[in-house]
Amino acid sequence: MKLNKRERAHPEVEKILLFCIQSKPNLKACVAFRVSPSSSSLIQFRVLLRAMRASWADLAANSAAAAENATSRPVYVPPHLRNRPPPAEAPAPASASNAGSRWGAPRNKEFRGRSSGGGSGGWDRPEVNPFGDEKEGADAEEAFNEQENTGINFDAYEDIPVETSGENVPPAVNTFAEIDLGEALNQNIRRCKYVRPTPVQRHAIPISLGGRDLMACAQTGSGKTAAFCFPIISGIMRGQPLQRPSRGVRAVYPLALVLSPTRELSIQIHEEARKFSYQTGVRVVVAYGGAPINQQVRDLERGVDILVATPGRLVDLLERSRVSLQMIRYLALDEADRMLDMGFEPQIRKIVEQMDMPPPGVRQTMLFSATFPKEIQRLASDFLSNYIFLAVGRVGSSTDLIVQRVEYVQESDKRSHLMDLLHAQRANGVQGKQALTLVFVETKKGADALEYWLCRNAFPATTIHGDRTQQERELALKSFKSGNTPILVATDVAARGLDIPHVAHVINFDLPNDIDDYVHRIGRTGRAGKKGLATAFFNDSNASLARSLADLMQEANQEIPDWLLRYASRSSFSSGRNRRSGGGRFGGRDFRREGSFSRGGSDYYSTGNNSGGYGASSGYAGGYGTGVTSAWD
DNA sequence: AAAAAAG
Repeated sequence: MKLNKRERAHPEVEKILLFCIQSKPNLKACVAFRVSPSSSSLIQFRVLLRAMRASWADLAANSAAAAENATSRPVYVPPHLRNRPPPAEAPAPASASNAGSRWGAPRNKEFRGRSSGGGSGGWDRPEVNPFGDEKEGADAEEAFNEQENTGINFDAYEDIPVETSGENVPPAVNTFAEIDLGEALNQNIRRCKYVRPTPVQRHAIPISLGGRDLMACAQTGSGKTAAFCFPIISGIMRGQPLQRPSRGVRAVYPLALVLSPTRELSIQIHEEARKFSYQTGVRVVVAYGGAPINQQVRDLERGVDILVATPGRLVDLLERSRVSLQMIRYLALDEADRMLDMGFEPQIRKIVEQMDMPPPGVRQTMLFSATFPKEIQRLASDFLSNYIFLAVGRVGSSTDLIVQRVEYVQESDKRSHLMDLLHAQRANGVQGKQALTLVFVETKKGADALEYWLCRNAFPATTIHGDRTQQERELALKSFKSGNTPILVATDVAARGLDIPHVAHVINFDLPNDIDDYVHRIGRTGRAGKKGLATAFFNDSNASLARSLADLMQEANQEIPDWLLRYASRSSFSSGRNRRSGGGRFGGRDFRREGSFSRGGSDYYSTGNNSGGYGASSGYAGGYGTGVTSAWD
């Protein structure tokens, strides 16, 4: 079937595709055309109806159901007590000895398919199983997705050094069984096929369960999302019943807020968190820009415990008084260094400091990232109270799994060079599918142009960047993940956090200006303990990155071309902001441990974040030379 | 100088 229409996103095309979905249940894909943004020619592409069918059916069901019951919940009921018959007397307190477990995890029977008639809580419909246990007809695509997808390669995470600082750091655990997360959550952990906690989870979860604030640096792809989700979900389940404020009738009162820098990352965190909270009664809602706000408001009104959001949309919701942060007990910033850099900091300050969120010390705050420059650590300490700093990683650890290559390529040769790489990559295909290749470029225009050029040269490519509609962005990501379009051209919107299985190759077609961005970009491959390849095109315009790139590669035991070392030594005098200072033997360093000589000591300690305790560390800062880089500071 | 995040 061919759709000779102009644009995929055009409403008329939407209608036609929707018609196909509804009238041809067995139709899996169709071909459509759209006009290239950079020329007037038509680009042919396949539309995966199967994927769209699922999401649209969901959408339709949601809006229909939301319309029919828009009831609001008057009283807070702790999640583990929801969906039970109305109790004759007050439920037993958590400490009561009821059959060994104080969790009272609901049994499946009374849980599934129960439409809340008289319950005080109220789920409007059965919870969708996010694990998709009941499969309806596996096809080739699912086989591709499931292949090798047996969870995380935990062996890759043994013996990774860890640095913690702060007062009274709780000891790490070695198994999930040691942690009292509750039966429902444990079951979800099993469903996720997580056998053992990753290092960051081993350390971060006890710290968070202990009620402590946390600043955590851990390699890309090492399980940070679960590290902050588990304690939040567990803590909410454990929580005492609270009366939520009733003034401001329209507002909802989430108990936890998770912020992330891009919409797709928020979507991903939401999907993860929904898996972890399945059948725990903890409700997770996501809110982000570029999508209709009304649907998100309806989702919120159906009840929210954990709100995952991007900053802009959240500010919008706060200003409309649809959301109040008054009841926030947990605040998590993913990619925290990004969230606190120049572009985002004012918005984050507004959300965290100038709305009605409880202050540090009252709420619990967790910051996670793979990179944490010291300037950002200083900013971040405003949001924290007596926090523990955690760095997980060993020299070259995450990057051990990633083979890094740098090639000298003139600007004008980049395309033909890329084509060589892609041809080589074709041979590495799995089951007739080309291995996934993620190509980073510097600009949105450049992304469109490269996508067009690749398509014209018979490479199935798509692109994701901020000038595309949200629908196009999500479709591009979906098409890439499914292997249908095995080449994705991306700006930095895709640099952080996105977990895309089977990315075999990250190509830095244009290198970023900041080495931290490079770390995050290449971290899209080599995830969950699997190997990956990263290739960078370097030329004169990247000279300012040479030093930090060479240092990073050296730390990761990578082969460094001589010409790059020459660039590095040439640029060594330019004290660019790219140079990492004071790296350590491994991992990031707590900025509080940097010798107080450099900035008049009391600066740090006056915030009340810590009361001494670092006296013994004064010799530490001097022990490590300048210019030693680390992927995790 | 660019990207991202509200519409």
